[in-house]
Amino acid sequence: MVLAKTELFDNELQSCAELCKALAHPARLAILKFLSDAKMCITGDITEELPLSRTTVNQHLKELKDVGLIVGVTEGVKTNYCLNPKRVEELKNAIRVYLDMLDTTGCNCCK
Amino acid sequence: MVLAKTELFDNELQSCAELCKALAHPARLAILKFLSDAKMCITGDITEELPLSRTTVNQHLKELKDVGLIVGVTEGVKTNYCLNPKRVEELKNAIRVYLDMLDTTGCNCCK
DNA sequence: TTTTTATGACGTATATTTGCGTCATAAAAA
DNA sequence: TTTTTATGACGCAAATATACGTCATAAAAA
Repeated sequence: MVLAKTELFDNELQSCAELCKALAHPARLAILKFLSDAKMCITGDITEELPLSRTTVNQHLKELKDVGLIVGVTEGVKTNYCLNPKRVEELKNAIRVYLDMLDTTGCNCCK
Repeated sequence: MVLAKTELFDNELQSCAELCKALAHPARLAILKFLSDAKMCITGDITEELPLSRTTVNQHLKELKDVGLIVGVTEGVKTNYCLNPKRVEELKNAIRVYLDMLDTTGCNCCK
């Protein structure tokens, strides 16, 4: 890729794609699910849950933090992570809006 | 990455992540949307619609074909593409099921 | 039959993602 | 105060993704 052409697309498509990308790895899906259940926990709890090294999990956490889906609050040595409810709602909404646009009645050849 | 660790996760998370990955680029979102509107069209129609070279669009089409979201039927020189309604429904469902699992009431610190 | 058209296949370059080890640091515990 | 613990930052290697040009091919058109 000589230039990232991503920004040549419609803003809505761009942000929807960005959110989908955050969901495009099972580790990140597992992290979000885990945080949804746990409400709040420290990095170590998540690390133990996943079949990946602490370093790698940390990187996935960083990606989720970067798109705003989770929040990390440092408290002493530990960092408490939790979902960012507002942003998760935005995620749900953006994806739903997009998926709802897709018509599945099918074309003539697919009926 | 020495080894792809993707397969170490729950099957549902894996397939959901795979589908999200297909949606993780605005070009692919645009293609799916375009096909949903057009019902059926040839490669060239899609190429004209996107700010990318024919080669690149073709590659995105291939990716969408690989996950089964679209179908391409060759007819003479041309190839007709359309959505695969069943697979798109699967996509919608898998993602909805996952998103519905995410609780957005928030933890104590986020209320 | 020759030429044009529409595509897919292939190769290439760069960028990004994935995964991990190691080091630094700051708070807690001993 | 020293040591342990929990993390984040940094750097590295391999795998993928992104983007495109060029070539080959087969059907249509001239």
